Amino acid sequence: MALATYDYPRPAVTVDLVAFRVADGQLELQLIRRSEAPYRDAWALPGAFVHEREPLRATAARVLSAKSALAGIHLEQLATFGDDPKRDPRGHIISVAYLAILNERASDQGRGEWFAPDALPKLAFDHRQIIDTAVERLRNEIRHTRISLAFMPATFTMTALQNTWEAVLGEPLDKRNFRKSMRQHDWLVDTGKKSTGGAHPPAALYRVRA
Amino acid sequence: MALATYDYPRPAVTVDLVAFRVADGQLELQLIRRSEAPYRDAWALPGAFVHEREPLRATAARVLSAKSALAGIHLEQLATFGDDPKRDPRGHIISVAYLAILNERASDQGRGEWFAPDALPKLAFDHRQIIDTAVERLRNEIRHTRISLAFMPATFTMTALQNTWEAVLGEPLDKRNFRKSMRQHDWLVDTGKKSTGGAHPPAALYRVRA
DNA sequence: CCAAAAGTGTTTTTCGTACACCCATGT
DNA sequence: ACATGGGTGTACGAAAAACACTTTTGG
Repeated sequence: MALATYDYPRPAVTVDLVAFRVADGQLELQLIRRSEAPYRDAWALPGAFVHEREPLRATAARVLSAKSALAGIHLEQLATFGDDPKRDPRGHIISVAYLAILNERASDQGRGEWFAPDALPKLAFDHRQIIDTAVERLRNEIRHTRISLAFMPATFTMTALQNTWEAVLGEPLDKRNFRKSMRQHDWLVDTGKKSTGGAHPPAALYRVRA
Repeated sequence: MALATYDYPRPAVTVDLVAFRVADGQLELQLIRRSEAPYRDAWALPGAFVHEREPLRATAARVLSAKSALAGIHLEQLATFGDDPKRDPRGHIISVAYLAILNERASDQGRGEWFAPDALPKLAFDHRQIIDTAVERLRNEIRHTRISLAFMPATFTMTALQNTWEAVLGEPLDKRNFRKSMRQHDWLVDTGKKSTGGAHPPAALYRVRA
């Protein structure tokens, strides 16, 4: 920052987005099929160049699907990838990766297709590495933050939330320990309503504590 | 990434560096006094524009002081700041912040001056926010990684290491618990030598386990 | 002899984990 | 009747935290 002038040949900046959802008890992330070179027809993370004067987070929101705005969608910066100037054959492009979490509702409107992280197709650029970083971050955060709540709809049962955790972590959890831990964290409020319709007793419906 | 072309008006990218050391039992970070507008004569983090085709990490290394290379200096990416397009009055500039840790030896050769994070002067740009993020990250990582070892010289006493932790965390630690925890982590090797010269028994000298 | 740091274990508390049964509902 | 998930408590082990005294050196 100190000495350079403002006009000079510079790298370009993109935002690439790793958007997760849990559907049918499976953790999935969104990919699009590229319609242009380079890597035409390959699968890639959705992304966009950062426009001049556009806040980074706004670029991420734009990628996230012009429509759904950000209403209640979890969006956090992941990391910036720019150590290999040849990571994009078009030239030196630095990618700021974001991690998003959509609930099943919000995930309908996207245009991409959804893949399980352990069954990915061949990917363009270094997107595999970005995804690995994102999955690692997600698995780490779910244990220490309330990030898991971003997957859930307005109200949900305790079992639905546990299924979400299990989908993210890829391993089963103990029901009693899980519920105890939720009670301790005090993240949830019992709405007093019951889910009904299953071949089993009605289940308490919770919402996220504001 | 998908649709834009490669040539277009784009934000510039800088690397800003938060370099820490522990000196005289105090955690300190490096600032330079700006010699040019904007914020001329204000204190700021050392930084540099990212050159075209230059890996991000190489920019950080360049900022870290052309000389001392990276030999054994801890350098990690912190976060990217680019949500406010007016954060730099020269135009839209995105800053990729790095966190560095120098031992007292390496910290001598820098050109900046050193300040305790809780006694900072007025700072240029949004550098206060970057520093807050860096300190939080450092305090978090010291408990979970071996990052503290990066502050230490080739050999050091257990007490010196504990003093480093206390300087970073800003709180006293229990001597016996600290030593037990170091034993368990198995990060250190007893060199068999003893530090001598103090008004107290000689202390074992340790080095970092490769 | 006094000040200063070196070195060393045990107890308590907290947290995570393992584990099994009865109940309400829908078919 | 039976299959399905809803809901509940205790016991064990590991890890973290609290806590005090004796020893060696330099001045």
